[in-house]
Amino acid sequence: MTAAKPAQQFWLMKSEPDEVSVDDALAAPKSTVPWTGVRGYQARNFMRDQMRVGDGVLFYHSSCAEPGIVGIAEVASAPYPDPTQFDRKSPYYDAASKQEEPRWTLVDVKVLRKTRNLTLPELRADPELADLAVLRRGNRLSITPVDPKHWRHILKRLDQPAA
DNA sequence: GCCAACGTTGGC
DNA sequence: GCCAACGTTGGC
Repeated sequence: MTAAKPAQQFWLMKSEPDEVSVDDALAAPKSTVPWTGVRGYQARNFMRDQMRVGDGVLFYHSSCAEPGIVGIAEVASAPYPDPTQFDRKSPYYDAASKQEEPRWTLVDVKVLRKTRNLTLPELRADPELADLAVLRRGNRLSITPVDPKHWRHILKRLDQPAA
C-alpha cells in the first residue's frame, strides 16, 4: 500500500529585494536560494512543520518602492537548520541557538518563473482576494498560507496585464 | 522618517 | 498563564 501523497499547499513568502530579489534568486544556481533570516516562530513553524517539497510559493517583494508578487516559486527542500544563526558575522546570528538544538529552520525555494509585478494596490483592489492573509491589516508575518482558490486566482492575474 | 499594528518577551 | 512593554515590520 502506498501512502497518500499529501495535497500540495501554497504559500506567500516575503523577501526584501535589497536582500534577495526575485532576480537574485533566478541568478542563483538552480534558481534556488535558502530562505535565510526568518526569526519569527510562526513563520519558522510553517517552514519546519507544514511545507513539503513541491508546494507552490508566491515570491513577494516587501519594504520597497513597489511591493507585490513578482514570481512563482516552489518549496525545493525539506526543512533544515538556517546556517546564518551560527555565523557570528551574519546579521541573523543568534548566540542563543545551539548546533545540537538549532532554533531556526528554513527551506530552499526555487524560482520557476518571474512574473509581472502584481502590486499590493492591485491585490487590495481585488474583491476575490479580500481575505488573503498577507493583506490583513498590520500583517507582519513573512510567510503566510495561501488558499488554493486564491492561488488559482492570483496565477490567472499574473498572466493578465495590469488593470 | 513616521507610526500603526503587530509578534515576542519577560515580570509577576 | 496573563498581559504590558518593547522592538520590529512594512506601507506610506
